[in-house]
Amino acid sequence: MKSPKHTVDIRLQNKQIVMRLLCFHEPMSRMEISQDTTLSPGTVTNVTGELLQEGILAKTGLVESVGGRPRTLLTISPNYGYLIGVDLGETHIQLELFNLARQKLGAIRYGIAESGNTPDYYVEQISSGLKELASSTGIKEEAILGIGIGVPGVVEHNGYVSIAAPMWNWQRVEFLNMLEAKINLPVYIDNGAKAMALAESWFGAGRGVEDMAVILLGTGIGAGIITKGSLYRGATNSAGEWGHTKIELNGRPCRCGSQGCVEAYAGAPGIISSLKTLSGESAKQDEDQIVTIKNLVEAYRAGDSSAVQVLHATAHYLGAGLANLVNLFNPELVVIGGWAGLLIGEAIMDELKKYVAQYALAPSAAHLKIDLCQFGQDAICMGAACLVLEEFLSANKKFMRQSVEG
Amino acid sequence: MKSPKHTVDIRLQNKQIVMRLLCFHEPMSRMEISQDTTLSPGTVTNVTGELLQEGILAKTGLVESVGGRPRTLLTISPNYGYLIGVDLGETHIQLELFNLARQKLGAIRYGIAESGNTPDYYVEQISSGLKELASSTGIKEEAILGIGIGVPGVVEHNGYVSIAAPMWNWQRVEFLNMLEAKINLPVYIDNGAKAMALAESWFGAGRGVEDMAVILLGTGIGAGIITKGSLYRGATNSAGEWGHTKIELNGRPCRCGSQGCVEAYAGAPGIISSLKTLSGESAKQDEDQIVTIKNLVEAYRAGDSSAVQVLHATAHYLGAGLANLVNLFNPELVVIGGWAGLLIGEAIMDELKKYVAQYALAPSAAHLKIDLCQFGQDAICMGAACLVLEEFLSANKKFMRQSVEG
DNA sequence: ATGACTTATTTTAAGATATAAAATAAGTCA
DNA sequence: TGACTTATTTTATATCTTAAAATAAGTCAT
Repeated sequence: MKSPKHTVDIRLQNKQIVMRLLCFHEPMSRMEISQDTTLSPGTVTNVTGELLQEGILAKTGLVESVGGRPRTLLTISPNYGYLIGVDLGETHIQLELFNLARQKLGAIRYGIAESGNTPDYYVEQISSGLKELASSTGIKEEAILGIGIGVPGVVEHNGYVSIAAPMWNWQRVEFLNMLEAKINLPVYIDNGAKAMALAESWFGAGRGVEDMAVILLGTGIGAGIITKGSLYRGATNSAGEWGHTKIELNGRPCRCGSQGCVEAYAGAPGIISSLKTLSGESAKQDEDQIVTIKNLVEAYRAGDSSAVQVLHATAHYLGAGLANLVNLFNPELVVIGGWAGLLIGEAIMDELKKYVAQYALAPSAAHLKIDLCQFGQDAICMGAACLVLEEFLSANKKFMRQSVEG
Repeated sequence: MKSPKHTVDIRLQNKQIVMRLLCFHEPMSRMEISQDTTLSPGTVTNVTGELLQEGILAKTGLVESVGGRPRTLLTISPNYGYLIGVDLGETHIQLELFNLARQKLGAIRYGIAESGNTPDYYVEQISSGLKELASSTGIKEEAILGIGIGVPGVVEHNGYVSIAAPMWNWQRVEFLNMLEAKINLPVYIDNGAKAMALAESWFGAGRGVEDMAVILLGTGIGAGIITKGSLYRGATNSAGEWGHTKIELNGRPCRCGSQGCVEAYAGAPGIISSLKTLSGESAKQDEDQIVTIKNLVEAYRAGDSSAVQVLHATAHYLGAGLANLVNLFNPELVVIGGWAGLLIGEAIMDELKKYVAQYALAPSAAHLKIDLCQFGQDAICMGAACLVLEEFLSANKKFMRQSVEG
């Protein structure tokens, strides 16, 4: 709903306001809701009354009285509906099922054969995973509010997906349409970093922060940017492509075809390449990136000078790239995530902060906080589920009275 | 007004909706307003009726009938109130007075003695300029809705201004308070590039564009970024500091103290420095930048190879920096302005577009347009006046019925 | 237990707004 | 001049919010 112009719109909007408040501050009594929303107590009674009758809210207990009628606590009914979040990775698919209290009720993970990266294959995997998840948790498909999918690429607004990862090469695939044809549920797709940013800003390291960025360090580098409390998408939903911002005009070649991108230096292959260059080894193509990075961090902790040098250099590149983002967006908080980010995050944090402070302008750098993400492995699934949740919270139809009597 | 919760809020909001529509699409009939806003004809009658009675709207004519009652055209009364926009530059102050139809009714320009850059001096100049402007145009101060000021520095939300330009060195000056103590009008201050971006997006090269960036090329380099139709400010109003994003990790020293900033290469002194380096001359400190750039563009047009080389290099640096901005913000349009931008814009446009397309990712680069700004000299004053206009359009108090009878 | 007091929630009465439909206004055109 | 067309205003009805009054459901001292 854009702007209420009608008296009925007010009721709808007030229901939304109450739902959003409860979603982030459960449980609350009617009085507390009234105070936080500036809605009068009578209105809160009316609004929550409808929501209770519809089964969207539930009473969950009383607050012990301090000399008066005790407050009744209200929450969103955890089982009013369920959310499915899918993390479509370069090497795996993970599906997770949550209730409205964001409790994980089930999960499935598939590895992916290197040859199977066609859209049809993924549609099939997601669709069958969905059924499996529903039956294993005993949840009826009708109770699922929708399915959100985070993908490692660019998603246009009409659901066209482009993924440039090696072995993939999807170009404007009509993925949303394909999924909707196969799956009888509302489907939402977005870039994985964007989804993760949503999860971290709503329920993770950035609870309550209005302007923040979530940085995803993995094989590739991405970012999700939250402005004014909601996901920043730009004109065609491809905002936040931080991994391919340039910090060296004639720098290292990047897999995107350009040179000097942040990703070329601070993506896992970039870090490994720095390491090999320093030690004179040639990079082994098939070596396990995760193991290599883990070993690097261990060596760093042990004081190994090459490891220190490489991680400092990585912090330097990241700091310069992050300073550009900070100068442009002026966020209050930057959250570091992604598997590589989780591994190296603590080790590089001090250096990273130092370089950001050095390269970013003082007014933006002064109040900036940098933290690590809170949802490790589950961040993208969680974020994908948040795409559904976001829709649920603004889904006026859900809050409309379908049949009124008396 | 954040979210209407009350029936009276609806009326206020609908007044705002109508005002904004008229501000950008004058003149319109009630029927057209009804269609564009989805408000019913009866409501439009009520809303415009109040606005007409308050003198905010006026009838300006009829549309010739095509076989029915002719439409009455409505506009915002141009003389309901006036706006003052101030361009506080590094070397001048310019004040302009506009009516609500954005017609310039008067202007004053002061040069600035190099020694006079104290806050007190500027407060004095603005305050006396204001009086002069009012008396020379014959407009009463009570009719002035407010005064907007664009400054070449960072403005925090509480009105603390920091300007790092040579000769200035303002650090968190309480400029807003100082002005408000002296001037008996609503005062709004913001960064000049931000103000200019507002003007270009509302009434200039970006009319109707929701996501865009305005790039200011002058002695310094700044940017104003419009997202979802309004100015993007970030957490502490210092977003958009594009001039100090880095494109070379160990690049040219910049006056900000860092290295490799876009400004160091493509600000006027940076361009001139490129030119001197190429020709082997040492840069003369006191040479007039404007003249030098003008000569450079003339030489370029005449096919001078050094000039071509320098402007191509400038386009290269700008293109790389702009690609970073485009990757992060995914705007629909980039507008080039500022005095240097106006001079070199046409000459470098093709090369600039080429480099942006080369460095930015395809999904963001594909739909991007790059244009020149439309308000040359007046852009910052115009934008500063838009700060007042923005406030006017969302000033509920103005639209409240002060005294209702019958 | 009882009455006084306290706090939470619901009910009620009044005021405001929007819309749809009907009425009116102000033209064109043959 | 009358039929027709389109714009705007008026009217009747349904909602909504709030403030204030009424109820509900406790605590606490006696």
